[in-house]
Amino acid sequence: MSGFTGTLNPQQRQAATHIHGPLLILAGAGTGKTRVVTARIAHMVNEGIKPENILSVTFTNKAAAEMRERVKDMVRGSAGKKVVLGTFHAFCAKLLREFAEHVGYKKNFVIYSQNDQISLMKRVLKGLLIKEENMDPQVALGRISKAKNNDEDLGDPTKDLIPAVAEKYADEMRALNAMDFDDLLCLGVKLLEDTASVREILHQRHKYIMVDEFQDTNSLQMRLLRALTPPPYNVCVVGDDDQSIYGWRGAEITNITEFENFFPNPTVVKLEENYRSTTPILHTANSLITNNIGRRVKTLWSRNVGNDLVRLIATEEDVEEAEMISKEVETAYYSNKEPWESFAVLFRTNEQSRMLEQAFRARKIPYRVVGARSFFDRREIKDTLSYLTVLHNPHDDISLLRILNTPPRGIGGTTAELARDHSMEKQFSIWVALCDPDFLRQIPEKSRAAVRQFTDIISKYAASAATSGSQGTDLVTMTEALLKEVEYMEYLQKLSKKPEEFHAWEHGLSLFLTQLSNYQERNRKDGLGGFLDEVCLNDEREDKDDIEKKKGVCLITLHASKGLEFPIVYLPGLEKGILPHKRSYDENRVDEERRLFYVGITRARQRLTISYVRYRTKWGQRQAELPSPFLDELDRTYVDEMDYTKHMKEAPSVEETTNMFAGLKAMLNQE
DNA sequence: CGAACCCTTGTTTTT
DNA sequence: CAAGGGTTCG
Repeated sequence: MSGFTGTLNPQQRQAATHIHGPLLILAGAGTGKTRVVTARIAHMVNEGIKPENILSVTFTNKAAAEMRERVKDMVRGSAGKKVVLGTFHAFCAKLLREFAEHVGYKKNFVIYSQNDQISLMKRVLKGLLIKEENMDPQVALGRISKAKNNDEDLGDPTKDLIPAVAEKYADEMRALNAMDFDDLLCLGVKLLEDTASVREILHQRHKYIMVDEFQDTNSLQMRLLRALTPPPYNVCVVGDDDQSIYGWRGAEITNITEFENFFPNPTVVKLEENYRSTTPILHTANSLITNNIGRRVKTLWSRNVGNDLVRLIATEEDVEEAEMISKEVETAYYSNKEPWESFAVLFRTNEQSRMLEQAFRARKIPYRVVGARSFFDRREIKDTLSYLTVLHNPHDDISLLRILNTPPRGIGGTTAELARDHSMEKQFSIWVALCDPDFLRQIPEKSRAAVRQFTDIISKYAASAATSGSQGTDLVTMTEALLKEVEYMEYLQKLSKKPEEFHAWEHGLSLFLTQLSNYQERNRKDGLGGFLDEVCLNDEREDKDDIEKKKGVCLITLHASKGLEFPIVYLPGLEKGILPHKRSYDENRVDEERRLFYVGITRARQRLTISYVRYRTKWGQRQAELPSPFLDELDRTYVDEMDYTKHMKEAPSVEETTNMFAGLKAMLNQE
């Protein structure tokens, strides 16, 4: 046995040293999953398995990067670098770049993010819809996605609207040489299932496969995994069904709960010793999650008995709840020197953060809101990205339309419309239409000049972008020149209502260019195409590293909190309709809401406070709330229940007051 | 083309 | 209530 596995507990060691045949590692929250996974890879390499034959799939690119670092540290020499690491989507994208022709695509296909999908879907619906039928593009995309994921037939396109929309959407995507996230998986599966030669190559390449966060895989990913893994199934999956919270997004919890149906006779290892939380927290969490049926039973335990009970606090008003939290945080900071970063408030809906932010601002407590909007949703980023995308694939109509008149250059709606009609009629892309003399003849002279100018610029830079691989063009210089030439900054300046808005955009662009420059430093061979892939597949919420570095109390949704931990955690709003969410009842997702609560509880290391209110102001209306039914499920052995509103009517203890003042004094003396 | 206005909508969002 | 989308008007 390799030395480093000696520091693992017996179950962890069993998981890390089992190499051949299917292996299911049920890793409860805080049980040292990452350590086990990296130890396992290191162990395999030390046993003589070639690192390039190990494929390790994670759920985020960030997780992949972290894993790479850890593996590098554990494996001698440069072997660690050769392990193939990435997300399912990134893996498929690479695979399809290699074999695109097998599935009827060109190698320079573009990857459509959600925004692009919605734009295209709007266009499709506009083209198909009869007036009174009015369909939400997101809903349509959701239906199509579900069908793709479950391999179901939507029906006859000539009879029903949905299949017609789906067909049109698929046709358009193909014409645009674009794939959405589902397509990456779908076509990846198709490629592997239908083409024995490719499958054979892949089997030789990836002899040992690991999948992390397995509870969040969907059925396509499972199919892909199966196609990648011939008997004797050297596949190791790691996950925790109790933390499966993305069912609404297509994750199939049955992938993990019925793992043996997909890979026969797996070795199952449970990791139940928790290194994060105290006994009261874990006991409470366990008592909740037992209420779910059909789970892989796990009972987390800890050697840390802890000092605090779990608290369950009721308040009369929602403002009081926010006040209670902010006040406690303040007190703990000044009297116990607890850093702001120790605290986190986890909530079900983003809307809940408002009141908390207000309360924190009132007390001048620094906080950071995690999640919110995606970096790539930002106007300046989307625009620039569209320019680069068009340089890479001018036939991508969606990106082209976005920049066609951005900044305004005299190609208005009418001209764009004409170009689109012309392109539809002749069955080619808008780009070709714009370059087509037949089309140019149809439009007024002024527009013609504008279009010519536009196509000239794009052609010029596209030529330059084409040489961005290996030793060619510097992408940063090129992008800057392009933005200058189209007078993009001037456009933003004009567009901004306040100077600060302009500065935010400016800042966004500089971040983007930094990212571009980083990419080029790292990867000199894949050029612009490689960058676009990375960006699309790595649509990280406004730079997570940035957020982690930022100081302050963490305000975060329960979903986004998965995988994180904090010494002191607050779970406000434990009310019927919020958690479990109102809509989960109709959609049969109450179990998932329970898991969400469970995830929240198990984020806490030392102290956990759950709270609910009796009256909450919603949409300007004060309305009565009921406590969450989940609260009745919590075993009270380690729970301290109290009523904050009543409690506050009593005077604060002398001790509390003096501590507070002592802390304040100390602070003042420091400065 | 842009501004003003009205109306709808209100869960979570690794890729 | 508040934000975002769509529409309409100048």
